[in-house]
Amino acid sequence: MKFKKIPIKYFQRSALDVAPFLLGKLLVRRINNNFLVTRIVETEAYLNDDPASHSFGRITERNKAMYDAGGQFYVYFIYGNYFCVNVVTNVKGHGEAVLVRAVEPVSGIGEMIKNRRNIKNEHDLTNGPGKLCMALNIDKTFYGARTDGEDLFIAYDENPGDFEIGISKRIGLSVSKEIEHRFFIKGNIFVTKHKFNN
DNA sequence: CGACCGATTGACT
DNA sequence: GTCAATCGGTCGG
Repeated sequence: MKFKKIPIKYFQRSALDVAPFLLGKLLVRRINNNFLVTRIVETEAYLNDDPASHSFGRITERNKAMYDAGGQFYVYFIYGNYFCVNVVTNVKGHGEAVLVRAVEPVSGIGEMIKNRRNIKNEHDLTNGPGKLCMALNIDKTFYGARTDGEDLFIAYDENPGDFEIGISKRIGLSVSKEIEHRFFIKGNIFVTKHKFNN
């Protein structure tokens, strides 16, 4: 399989630009030379002056990847069960990232299903940040890995097609609830089901 | 070292 | 719609 990986420089700008840019791009996982291909349909931007961001405050062992140069993955563990994957943005020292909240399976769906449990319907497979990491078997081994790497990378979709981008408040926060830094593909069934879907 | 809490999910009313 | 599981990260003593 041939992929056109996105050069790292495209991630070395504001998370607010990268978040909508990532919509419609491919998030690809290679396992044993088998490619699990997905299309990104929902993202959220986190800046370092945002109390909801893991980079808020100071540099710690967990958030240090966010302060490193853009174009690498920031993976974190949450609620004792789940991993979530982000793309670090901007140049070194900013503390920004874009959370990948939902993807649409393109190929390798059978393998993704094997990695998940209790799937209720088709879109349940990857319509959430924890779910997509399970389906693609993404864990902390990708912490700090480049976005143009071999086993997990981001690529252009050769035939992206037309879609409209929606913007809304972010999901699951107890602070900074009013900031509209969530971006999604309108009408896509893999976008997380919530109050803010248009 | 102990205590608190979370960028979620799945089970349940 | 509500709610608890579950444990690593973080911070205070």
